[in-house]
Amino acid sequence: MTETTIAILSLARQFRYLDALRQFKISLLTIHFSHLLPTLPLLVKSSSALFLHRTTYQLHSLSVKTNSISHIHVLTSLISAYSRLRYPNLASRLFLPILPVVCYNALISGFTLNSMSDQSFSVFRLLLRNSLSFSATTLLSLLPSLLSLQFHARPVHAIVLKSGLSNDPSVGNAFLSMYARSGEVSEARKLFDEMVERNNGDLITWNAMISGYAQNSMADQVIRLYRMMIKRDDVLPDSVTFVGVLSSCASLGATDVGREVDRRIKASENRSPLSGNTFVGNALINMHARCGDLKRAREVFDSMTERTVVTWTAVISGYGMHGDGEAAASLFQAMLNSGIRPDGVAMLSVLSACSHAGMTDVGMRYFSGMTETFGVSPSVEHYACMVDLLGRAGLLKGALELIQSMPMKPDGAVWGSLLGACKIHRDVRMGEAAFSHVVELEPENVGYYVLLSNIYTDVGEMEGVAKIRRMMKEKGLKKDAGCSYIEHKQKIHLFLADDQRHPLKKDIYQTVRRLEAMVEVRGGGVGGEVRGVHSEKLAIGFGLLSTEVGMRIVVMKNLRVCNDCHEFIKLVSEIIGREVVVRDASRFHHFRDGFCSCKDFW
DNA sequence: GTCCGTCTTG
Repeated sequence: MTETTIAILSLARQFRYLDALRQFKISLLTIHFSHLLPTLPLLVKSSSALFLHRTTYQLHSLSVKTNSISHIHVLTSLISAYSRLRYPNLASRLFLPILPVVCYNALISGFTLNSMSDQSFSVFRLLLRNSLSFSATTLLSLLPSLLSLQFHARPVHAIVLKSGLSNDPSVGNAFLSMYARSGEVSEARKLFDEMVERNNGDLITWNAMISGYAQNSMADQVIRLYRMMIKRDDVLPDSVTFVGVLSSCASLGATDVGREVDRRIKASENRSPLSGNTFVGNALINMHARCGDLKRAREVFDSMTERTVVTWTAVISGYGMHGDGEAAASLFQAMLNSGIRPDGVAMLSVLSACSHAGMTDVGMRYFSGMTETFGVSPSVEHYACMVDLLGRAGLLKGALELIQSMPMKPDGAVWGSLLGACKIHRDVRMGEAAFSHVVELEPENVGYYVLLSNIYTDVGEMEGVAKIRRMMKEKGLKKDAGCSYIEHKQKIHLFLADDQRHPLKKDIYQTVRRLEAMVEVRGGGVGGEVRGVHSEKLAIGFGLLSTEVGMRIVVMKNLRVCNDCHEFIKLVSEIIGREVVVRDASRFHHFRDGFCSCKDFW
């Protein structure tokens, strides 16, 4: 091998693909091609990694002309290259069944990469039929396809166990995530425990399990596993871990854990540049915003050096859910100015911000310009959001007309938005119409029954309430239990309505009663004995007992706050002179000095 | 030569 050959190979191995290609081109002028032949596979890899179509073709035809294509390594690299360039059919034309397993692997991976799961599986069957034995690489390339073909992980896993390949951690990890992705979380956990036990697991094993839980909405398990992880000294969390943990903190509203992660990320600055990681930054923004700390979310946003559309979306929806539509809209504008095009999710975040802030005209303008100005065609979700926006503003007829004009079939969320608007504006007849659609599309969704029932209650049509109750009974549906919780010293204190289980129960009820008495003096309603004590009141009572004077109290709630409690908390915020923040199912309410940031509009 | 196992936004 010449010095030049070695130089080219080493450049490519250091991922300096462009340098490798340039070096090759220059060398061709002085050195005979035959000396450079050993560099062909890595050159092909370099050109395809850089998505240089023409260069890849040229290398291909050079291989043909010089008869190098008969070299298996060259052929393998070309199969892989065409797959990467999204020409799986060209790749498969180069393939022959007599080739060695690596070529099968390249093709299997090529089809997987191009979402051609059937073809990927066929090549694997061909491999078995030709009595070739597969490798770990084969499995890693094949499993994603099997998953999308809805194969069960277990039988495949059983076969692989016999092959001995499952001792390879990456194969174990692949199966672990296959179990998790197909919803078999406990199987995934079993495999995880075995791997950790056999000392066969690594950082990726932990990450796969953490994100497996996250994908299955098991946020509490994510936090538990993370706590286990940081106690160990054989594994250190990285950016992927933090992203998974942070998204769970966000959905739970686990502020303390989230802040601990934030500190850890900041502290890690010297070891590895975690704070410069865009994924981590995005996750942090989302976590802080959804835990109620918009200020810190903004600080993270401001500190970021690279901002993707996801970054902007996270901060825009942050302001949106806290009711600051102006800020959301101006950030959206800033995003456009910075040259980033919105995608469907970004549009949704700004539309929803407008909706929550009552910025009807602005929202309508964004919506009508979606296709032309922003290049995003409205999906059913955007329509649902617009129905919400029009409906909240009291334009119920306009909302209905929008639904009737939709180019696609309205789904449950669309009719549900209309139903929600009918609740705000107490429109029984249109509410019934919306309900009749939604009950057909999502007969199991309890929330909609409750909404209509509440409309009946609000206007005093008690026979309607009874009718809904009968319907629910017939279908065996039960109201979701409302619960509220508050985090204190890394522990979640959760309350149901009339909850009697908390150790501080006596003090909590006493506090709530005292607040109710003070509210009544000011002419406020307290819901009272008939309805019992809603969970948010208990959480606020606990918050008052457990936090320092003057600190704000942050409560998370699974359902929407009811009217009575909303009025109650407004007055409480005035009485105690503290800010009370409630995150309910749809947004944040900041109660201060007798007012709520939602302007009674939620 | 083949490789992919983990990652954020509504």
